[in-house]
Amino acid sequence: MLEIPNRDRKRERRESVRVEILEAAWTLARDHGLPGFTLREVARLVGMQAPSLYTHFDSRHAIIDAMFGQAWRECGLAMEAVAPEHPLPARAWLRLAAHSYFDFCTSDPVRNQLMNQRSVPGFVPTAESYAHAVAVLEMFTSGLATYSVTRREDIDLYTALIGGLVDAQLANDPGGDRWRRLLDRSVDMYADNVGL
Amino acid sequence: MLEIPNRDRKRERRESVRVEILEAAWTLARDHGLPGFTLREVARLVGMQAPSLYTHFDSRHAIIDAMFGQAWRECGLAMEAVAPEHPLPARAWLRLAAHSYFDFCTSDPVRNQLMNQRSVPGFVPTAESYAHAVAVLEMFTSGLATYSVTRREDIDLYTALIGGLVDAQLANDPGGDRWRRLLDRSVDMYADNVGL
DNA sequence: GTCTATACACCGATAGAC
DNA sequence: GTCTATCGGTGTATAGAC
Repeated sequence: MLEIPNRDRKRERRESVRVEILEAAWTLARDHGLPGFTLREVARLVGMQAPSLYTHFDSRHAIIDAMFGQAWRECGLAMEAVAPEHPLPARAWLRLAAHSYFDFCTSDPVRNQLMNQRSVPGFVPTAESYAHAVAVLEMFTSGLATYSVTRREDIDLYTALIGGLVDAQLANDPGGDRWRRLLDRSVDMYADNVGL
Repeated sequence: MLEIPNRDRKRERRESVRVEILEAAWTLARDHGLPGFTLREVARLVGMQAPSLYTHFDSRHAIIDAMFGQAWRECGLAMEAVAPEHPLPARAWLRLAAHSYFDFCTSDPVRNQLMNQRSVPGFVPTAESYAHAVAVLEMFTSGLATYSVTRREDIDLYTALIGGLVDAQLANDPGGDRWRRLLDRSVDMYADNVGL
C-alpha cells in the first residue's frame, strides 16, 4: 500500500504548519499580550495571508484553545519528575512539585495568564484541551495521596498556596525571585499544618 | 464673588458625567468582560456619541485607569474595619483582614481581574491610581506591624496566601465558597508559622 | 485542497463644523 | 461640549483561482 505513507506525509505537513502557526502566535502573544496578537500578524509571520489560517484553525478561539492545551501538556511534561514512580520523603516531594510548577508558570507570564486566569472573555477551553489541565491537577492529587493527603480541603489549600505565590511573583516582581524564595518555607508551613 | 460657585457647578457637572461614564463601563465590563466593553456601547448607555467620551477621558486606557483607582479606593473603604484604631488580638485581626479583602475581591470577578491581574495588555496604572492600591497594601503592613510582624518575607507570604485563595475561588468555584471556607484555617496556619 | 482576493461589520481614535 | 464624518485597523467569512 502506498496510500498510507502519502496520507501520513500530508498529515505531517499539515501538522507542521499548525505548529508553525502556534509558534508565531506564542511569539506575538509574548510581545503584545494575549488579546493583542492578531490573525494578520500571525499570518504574516508564517508567510501566509490571514484568511489562509482558517484552513488550519476554525477561528481565533481555536488557536487560543490549541495554545491552552499545549501549555498544560508542556506543564505536565515539565512535572514528569513529580510522577509517582519517583518515591521521595513527603516534604521533599512537596518541594519538588512546588518548584517544578512554580518555575514553569513564572517562566512565561503570558502563558500563565492563559493557563490560570480567565483572561480571554469568550474563551472556554474544549474538553480535549481542558483534559491536559486536569491531568496536571491529577499529578498533584495522586502525589499527595501517596502521603495520605486525600481530603479535598488539604489539596485545595496546597494548590491555592502555590498558585498564590506564582501570581504574586508575576504581578509584583516579574523576572525576580522575591516570592520564589518563599516556596520552601511555604511548603514547610503547609506540611506542618496537614501533619506531614 | 460669583465666579467660584459657577466654576464649582461646572466641576460638579463634569464630575457627575465622569461618574456616569464609569458606571456604564463597569456595567458593560461585568457583562462582556474587561476587554469586551467598547466605547460605543459606553457612549450609548450614557446617551452620547462615542467621540464625545474623549471630552471626559483621554482614551479607553484612561477610563480603565479611573476604574482601577476607583476599585482600590473602594477596597480601602471596605477594609476600614481593619484600620489600626481597632485593637484586636493578633489572630482575630488577621482573620478580619483576610475576610474583608477576600469578600471584597470575590464579590466582583471583573473588578478583581482589573485590580490584581495584568489583564489589559497596554495598561499601566498612573501614579495617582496606583497610590490607592499602595494604600491598601499599607493597611496590611501597618496592621501586621502592630503585632511585630515587620519582615518583608512575612508580609509577602501573607499577601500571597490570601491572594492565592481569592484567585483559586474565582477561577475554580466562582460564586461558591470552596476556598472561602479555608480562610480561617489558612490564617491559623500562617500565624503558627510566624509565631503569633 | 490550499491559497489569494475581497467584503463585512466593528473597533479606538481624530478632525472639524456648530 | 457635542456632533458628524472618517481613518486605519481588527476578526470573520466567502468566492474563486490554481
